[in-house]
Amino acid sequence: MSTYKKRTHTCGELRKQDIGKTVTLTGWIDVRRDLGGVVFIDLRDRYGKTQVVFAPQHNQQAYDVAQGLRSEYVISVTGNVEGRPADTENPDLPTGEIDVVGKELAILNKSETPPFPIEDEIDVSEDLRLKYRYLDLRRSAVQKNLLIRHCAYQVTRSYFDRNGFIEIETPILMKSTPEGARDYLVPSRIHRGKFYALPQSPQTYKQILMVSGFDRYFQIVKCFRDEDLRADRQPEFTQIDVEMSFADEDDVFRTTEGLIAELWKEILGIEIARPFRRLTYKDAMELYGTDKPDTRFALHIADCSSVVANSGFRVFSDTVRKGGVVAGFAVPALSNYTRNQLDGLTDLAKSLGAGGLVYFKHHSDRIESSVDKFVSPDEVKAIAQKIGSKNGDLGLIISGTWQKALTILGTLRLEMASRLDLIPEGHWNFLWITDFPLLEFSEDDKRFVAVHHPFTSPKPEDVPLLDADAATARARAYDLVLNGNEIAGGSIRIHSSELQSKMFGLLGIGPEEAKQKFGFLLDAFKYGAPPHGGIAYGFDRIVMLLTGQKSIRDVIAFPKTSSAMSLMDDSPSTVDKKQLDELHIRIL
RNA sequence: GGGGUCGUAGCUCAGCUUGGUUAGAGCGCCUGCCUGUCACGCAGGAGGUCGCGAGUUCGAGUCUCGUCGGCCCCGCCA
Repeated sequence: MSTYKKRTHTCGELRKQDIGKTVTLTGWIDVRRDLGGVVFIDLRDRYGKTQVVFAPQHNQQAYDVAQGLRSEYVISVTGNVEGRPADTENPDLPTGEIDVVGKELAILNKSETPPFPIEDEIDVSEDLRLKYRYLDLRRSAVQKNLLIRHCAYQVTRSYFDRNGFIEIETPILMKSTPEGARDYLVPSRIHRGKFYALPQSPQTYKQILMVSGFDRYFQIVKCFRDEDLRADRQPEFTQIDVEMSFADEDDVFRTTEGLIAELWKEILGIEIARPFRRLTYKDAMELYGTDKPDTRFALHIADCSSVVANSGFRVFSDTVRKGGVVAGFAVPALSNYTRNQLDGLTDLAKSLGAGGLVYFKHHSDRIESSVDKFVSPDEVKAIAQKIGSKNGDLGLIISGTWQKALTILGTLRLEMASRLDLIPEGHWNFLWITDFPLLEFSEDDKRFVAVHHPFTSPKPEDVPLLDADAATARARAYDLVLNGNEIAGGSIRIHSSELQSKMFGLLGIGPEEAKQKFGFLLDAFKYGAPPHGGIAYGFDRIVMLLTGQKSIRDVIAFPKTSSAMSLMDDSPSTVDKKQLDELHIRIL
């Protein structure tokens, strides 16, 4: 039994046609306007706002209580729906044609003055919002993000269910495995000195589910990586994890494109054209200087190595001789860039590891370069032609190893697009990146590490390369990129224990260690593992893009700061010695 | 681990360059007045560990060093 009058309507639904009804609303005081003889309040819940008016002639007692109302008090109010007097309607509110005339008013709870107003447009520091997250989440702008996130869950579950995928939960307490990100560890109380790890992803489990014959699996699942944070990276985040048996790249792509199209259609009402464009990793790097290109603007990079191979400028010719690249791109109509601005770009390039930045200004009568002392006018002209520079453009040239020079150009490309406001809104440029390298050499560990993960299959035609020239072998791995954001990644997996063992060998994981760390997977593969592959989507990033937010913190109910703290509950925190003792742990 | 930037009233900021009277503004809050407001209006008022700690100085919000915290980036993120 309720001790207060329960609502008959929400604060967002009363309209003209409800005039004459006696209603009860519950909610929070959004704002109070006390005009002396009459008190207006806007009552808010997650559905909207409705104005309630209190005056002595309507009900003296309610009016008296109303004068004591303050922001964020929780009330229940009963009264009649009336049309507003002429010229007092509020066209900005859906409920702006009516008032509720307050006859009975109960304060269900008082509130302290909130540290910031509960409004859509607030100018307040993010740490304050995070400390009082419960108040931040009361704001409709933030609620809208979580509502869209909710819709994305429903669309995803419905889509995979309709397409024969089975949702299966996998353990949160699992075996710590080498490779990849740093694990979050959970000490075992029962087994002294042993630890579980929180999953970086359910990778091994979903592959084993394929061995078990589940054929098509999906899960919306929390993953944990103990690495430094970014605007689009949290230590715990949500993936849509998918795995399919008897599937190749085209099957995974088709499934993915169907999901994406449905999400965009259902949530934004936008038709996404399919199939998505595909670009190899090599082409993406050489054209955009990144493996997650934003293709909403051009500024294409071009290789100039061939025209500077015999340059008198030793930086260029030596780079080419050593197998590196000299490449650059033209920025339209920027030949008037100042020395100061160019010095800034040079500093940026150097901070990214470049030896320097060569630039030229493409004037109508000549091309003025920063290396005129070393490079002939004809050569500068040839470079300009190579990168497609036109009269009035600014050319930016970087030399270095293939990876480094192109990556720096990729960053400069984004920087210039941002400075010149070249990135159009309202475009959804989905792009598959394919043919990633299988391995890369880790200078830190002095060994190969997997670019994607150790279970990724090499391309069949590149398998012989594993013995001959492993660094050049390509993987059956793919990423889905949207407007410069990596929103999904996956691969066709290795399903033979022999090839998997060989892969471990290349990664410097000996038979003993492989057996100890991944024996369960290798064993499973001995019992009829189907060919399989899959993909995992960065759910938070997708919702961030669907909601137009700049950080995934804005689409996560209780996110952590960039130093991985939760300001609301102050975690991580110290624990009692007794807890540590039980876990056989001592703080060093 | 590194680079950049910010930290002054409940909130958003000014003051710092060039150290010096009682640290200001807007919003919010409190009190009073006000019967159609919706950024209500008018009048009055309260409110400060200048993030924290050292140092320089006759004197530090201001200069120096350290430290803590927010945000962005590099490294890192199979």
